[in-house]
Amino acid sequence: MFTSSEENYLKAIYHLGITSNKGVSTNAIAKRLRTKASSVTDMVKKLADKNVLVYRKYQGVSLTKEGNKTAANIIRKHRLWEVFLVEKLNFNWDEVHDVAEQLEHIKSPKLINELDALLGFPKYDPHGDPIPDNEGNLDQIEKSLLATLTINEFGICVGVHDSSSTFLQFLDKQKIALGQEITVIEKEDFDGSMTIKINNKKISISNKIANNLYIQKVQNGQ
Amino acid sequence: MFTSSEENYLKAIYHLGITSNKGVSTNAIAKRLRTKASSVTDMVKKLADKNVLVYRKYQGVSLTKEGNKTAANIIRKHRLWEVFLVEKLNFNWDEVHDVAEQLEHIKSPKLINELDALLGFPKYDPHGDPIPDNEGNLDQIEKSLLATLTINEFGICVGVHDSSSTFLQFLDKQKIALGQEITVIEKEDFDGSMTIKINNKKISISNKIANNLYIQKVQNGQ
DNA sequence: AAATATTTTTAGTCTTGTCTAAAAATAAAT
DNA sequence: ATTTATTTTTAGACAAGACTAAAAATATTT
Ligand SMILES: [Mn+2]
Ligand SMILES: [Mn+2]
Ligand SMILES: [Mn+2]
Ligand SMILES: [Mn+2]
Repeated sequence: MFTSSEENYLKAIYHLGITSNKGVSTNAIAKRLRTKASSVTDMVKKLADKNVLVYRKYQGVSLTKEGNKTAANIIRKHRLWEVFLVEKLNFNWDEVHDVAEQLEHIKSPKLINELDALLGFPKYDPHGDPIPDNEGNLDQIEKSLLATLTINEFGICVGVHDSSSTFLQFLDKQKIALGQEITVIEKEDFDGSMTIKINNKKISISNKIANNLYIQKVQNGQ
Repeated sequence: MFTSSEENYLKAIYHLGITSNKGVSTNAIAKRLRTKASSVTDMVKKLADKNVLVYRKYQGVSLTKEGNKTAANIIRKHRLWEVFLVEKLNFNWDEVHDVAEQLEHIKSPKLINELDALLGFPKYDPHGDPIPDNEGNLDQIEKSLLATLTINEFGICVGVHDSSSTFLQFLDKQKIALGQEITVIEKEDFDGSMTIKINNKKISISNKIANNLYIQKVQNGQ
């Protein structure tokens, strides 16, 4: 079907296409895949021939319906494997990404369906990212960056924006994990840092941290 | 470290080297990997440069200590994944090989060690083949081809020589599985077929079948 | 031992995916 | 509206891994 390299391009374009409604630029793809723009142009032509994306010279690319589904399926595999590594193989959430990058390219529909079942059909991966279903649909929950909350607002920590291992290890050190309740106590105008209550303790976090934590606001406020 | 292609060559040479004490021939490798002799020559030179095998023109190749260990490690991964697929993901023993061929190339020491633990440190794969330990050692049990047993000899079915899906599916149909006791009732000189007792039933099997089933003879005969 | 057959190697080509350097198109600045 | 800067594409090259066809070495027959 598709080579690992082709799959990586599709995945990159999928992720970059979520934000922008315009075509995804050659340079953006090159940057994300740590490759050169010229390589991207070559590959993009090949993928256009395979009808998974449309490409207009100098105008960037966008995935077709089929390309979108293919990309979502790779992401589905990536995230399911991440759940497996954490839930079954005692990996920490900062250790899973690189291995999942390899496992996502394994070809076997039965494998991934059975894995899904073994894990109890999880809806989110260890970083709080939604797992697409077999059709490529994923349910988007209402979540906000912690930095956007105002004083006294609170909610559940449901995801990370940056999932680099340095950030995740930092969160481990601060005992911040998904599922925990976070309340905004104070916000500093000067540097955007805030004091939050978590685990019944007050801690201070920088603006950069607050901009990388997703919170699901609690509706029926107490 | 090694590419998937290099790993497949090492594995092939390992398997072919077990029987012969001489160098493994270019043609034998080509046949096993369904490639051409000229391709083998190229690759074999590259692997010799990497010190995993010794190559003398026209004399075939043999693995070095390091090559042997590398090959055994790939086989360890292959067989552990096969156990995983059968034990955890409801695969039948005739469905696992092709997926394991892909999974064996995933690079992550932690992954394979944790998988080993999850499975309870199995010693044999679903086809009765031994799983090498981390050092590449594997315990060889005493086993004989069913065809070599004489009348009234009996033992436990512990492995298959041919693990093609057609053969495995045939065994399923005949309700022959690993772990079952088999007793030789009768042998026909004419075609080498035999009548055996299994599951308290007598069935007749051809010489070809008997030459592909491994039996561990029971010592303390009853 | 010479002739024939088989195996193995060499030489040259191809595809995939990458790269650099230069040319062309588009965007931003004056 | 030009000029300048940035982005994108083209052209040409390279490494990995495979292939075909031909040459060379080894094995087998006669
Ligand atoms: Mn990931
Ligand atoms: Mn993730
Ligand atoms: Mn196998
Ligand atoms: Mn096996």
